[in-house]
Amino acid sequence: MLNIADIRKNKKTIIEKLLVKNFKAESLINSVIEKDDLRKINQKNSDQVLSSSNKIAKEIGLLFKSGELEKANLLKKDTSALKEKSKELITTKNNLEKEIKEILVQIPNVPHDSVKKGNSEAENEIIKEFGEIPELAANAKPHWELTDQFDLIDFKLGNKITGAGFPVYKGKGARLQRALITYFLDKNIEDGYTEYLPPLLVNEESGFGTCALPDKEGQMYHATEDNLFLIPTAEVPVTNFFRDVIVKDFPIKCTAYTPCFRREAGSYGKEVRGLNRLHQFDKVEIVQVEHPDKSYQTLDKMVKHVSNILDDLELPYRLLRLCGGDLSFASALTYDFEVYSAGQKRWLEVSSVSNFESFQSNRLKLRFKSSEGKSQLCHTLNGSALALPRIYASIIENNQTEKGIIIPKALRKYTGFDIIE
RNA sequence: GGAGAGGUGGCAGAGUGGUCGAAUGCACUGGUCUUGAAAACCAGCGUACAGCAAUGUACCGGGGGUUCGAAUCCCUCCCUCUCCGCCA
Repeated sequence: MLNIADIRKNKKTIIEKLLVKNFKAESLINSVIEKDDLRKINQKNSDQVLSSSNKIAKEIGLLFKSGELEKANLLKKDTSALKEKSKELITTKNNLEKEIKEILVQIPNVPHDSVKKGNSEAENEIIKEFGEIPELAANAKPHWELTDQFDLIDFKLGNKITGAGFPVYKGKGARLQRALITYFLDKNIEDGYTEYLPPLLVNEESGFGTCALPDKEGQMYHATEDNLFLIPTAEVPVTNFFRDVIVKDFPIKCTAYTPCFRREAGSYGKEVRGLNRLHQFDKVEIVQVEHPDKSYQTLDKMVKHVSNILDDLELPYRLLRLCGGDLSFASALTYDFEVYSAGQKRWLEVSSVSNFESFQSNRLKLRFKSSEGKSQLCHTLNGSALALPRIYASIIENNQTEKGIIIPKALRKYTGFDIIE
């Protein structure tokens, strides 16, 4: 959520920059400022009215104490008009605040200067490609055939017990998944992140704090009986650790493995085949809380960190800077990592590393004390390090040989085997 | 699920209708003292909004009500803890 004070101060730039996200903010911003003007006037009035009623109440108190009942009763009569007036002003205040918030939650975060305009993922900017795209035999298979052939994942069994998009991992297939989770966590810990194992259900407030609500309401599974939401990413519980917190030391670095649950309403076709898009998948997330002056430096470090992991896994990948149109609601700048999956001959997104600047912090009331003793909003960042299914897919697709699937060296310590036959 | 207790400032913890935005202690910040530190002593120390400021207003889990006046009384919702039941 943008800060109303910032909107007032930088109205023009904000409107311009939001156009990069293809978001026409002008009328919303005008109306929010208009309402904020009204709010200020209203507050001035209500402060005055409340101030006089407070004064009278105090006087009455004193008169009662000194036993001057008649005078007190006389004063009481004066209050009814004030009371009505203040009720009215407070109602107006509440309404205005509500309306202002309703508008503010509709306005996405302002993109960073480096973000280019663009309409869709097709216009994302490829920054660099890494590694060699493997030359596979002509009969190379996509992962959904390999998982079947080597008995690694039973999609049909998942269909039976839950539904499409809920795979059952099996034998070495399950072991590989577990190995990846541990491996990612170890890499993150090595880089200074503290490991957490958070709840998989969050309350409404947490959903709001990271902007999953109301923006992505339909994408989350909702346990209505208890009004809890299944997390779409560990970002939601972990970032909400810091809701209403005044931070003392930067940076704060957290990592967490969690299953992630997404309804993915409206997805279909080839895009969702096999592991490409699931309703439940595993992900290891990294989250940082940073000083505003350092957040972009930190974003670069996080990108570098994810790069290192992919290098280690010997996967060919590319780094993209998302264009305005593909940037998420809350993000100011996002880098995506895509891994080349040779069996499908396509790039698959495996990580998204973002700086939200103070957009989440403003909702979370996540602050620190500046050197002048003023509270200021922190910056929050997060990234996947990494999302499992597509990494899994590309590992088995890219490493398929006539003998079987070769496990990348970095993982063998974790799998306990070096080939799947 | 049943019964009970409770939610107050960074923490602990007082406060049951009127100078209470809130005692006190701890923590923290500055100062005095000291070669330095500790101790002791003195002072400061919540957040938000409006205002150039003085200052005003709001906030004692959330919402609503009673009252001239609510942290304090009433209603309602949420949460936490204890005991019992069930249970990995």
